[in-house]
Amino acid sequence: MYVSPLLDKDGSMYPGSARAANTLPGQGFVSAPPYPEYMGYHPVPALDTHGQPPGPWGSHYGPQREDWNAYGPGPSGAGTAQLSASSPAPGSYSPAEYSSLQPGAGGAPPAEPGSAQHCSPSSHRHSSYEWMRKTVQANTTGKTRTKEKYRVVYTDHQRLELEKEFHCNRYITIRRKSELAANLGLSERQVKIWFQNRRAKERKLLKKKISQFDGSGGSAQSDSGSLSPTELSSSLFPPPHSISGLQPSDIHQVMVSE
DNA sequence: TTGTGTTTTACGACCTCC
DNA sequence: GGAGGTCGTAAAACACAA
Repeated sequence: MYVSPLLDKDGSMYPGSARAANTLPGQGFVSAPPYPEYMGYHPVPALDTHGQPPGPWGSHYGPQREDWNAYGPGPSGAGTAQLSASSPAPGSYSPAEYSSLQPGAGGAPPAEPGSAQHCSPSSHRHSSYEWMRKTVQANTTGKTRTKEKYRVVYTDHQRLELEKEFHCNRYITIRRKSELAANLGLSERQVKIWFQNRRAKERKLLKKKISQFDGSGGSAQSDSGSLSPTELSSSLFPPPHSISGLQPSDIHQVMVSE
């Protein structure tokens, strides 16, 4: 029997059906409530550019991930009426944009804090909409387990917005989390966990790349020295509280004080 | 159709910080 | 003690080859 205690804490957990989010009020969601302090919150020391764009973090990920294609505007018939409905238009990722984050891509991506335009330029290119198709199919039921609400499959819109947010900032602030949760019809806990999982995914990919790199060249660890993939990963993505004395509570206080 | 591998949600354990 | 972090893992959802 799985009854999440969240049901007590977070009323929005398993909000009826996540599918309902297809018509979320969050359509008007603009991923650009610029919080100066919010975007200044960069977990990676090297990326703590003090107000500068968070772009560089992408440089650690090598070539843009294939799946970023999926965040493009999608083909006219992406089959997702929901997408067109939600039309997170200004928030589409594209390899072009993503590649701008890559080393050698020259100009740092001006992922202006909180700016939807910057975080998700409307350049587009589309080749793979795998996950869209996936979710579209999955969206028909809403819950994945008939008896117990083991897990839901997030809608395209939900994932898109979460990805956008993640793209802007790998660590979400309390306030932003609340907003996202409200806009996407998710609980704050879900948003938090999504970010945790997303970071884990990123680390996993990074490790994979590193191991591949090590396997193929070996001399690839010029900067990382003798760091193991795990160590390197940790150094690249330290938890927020390890960053130059900046504590989550600091962020919280800033948020609250506003 | 089925078996298998991967991805996606969600949680628990444990840690750090205040 | 509470909040949020990582890590490891469970299990559903999905893709794909045989």
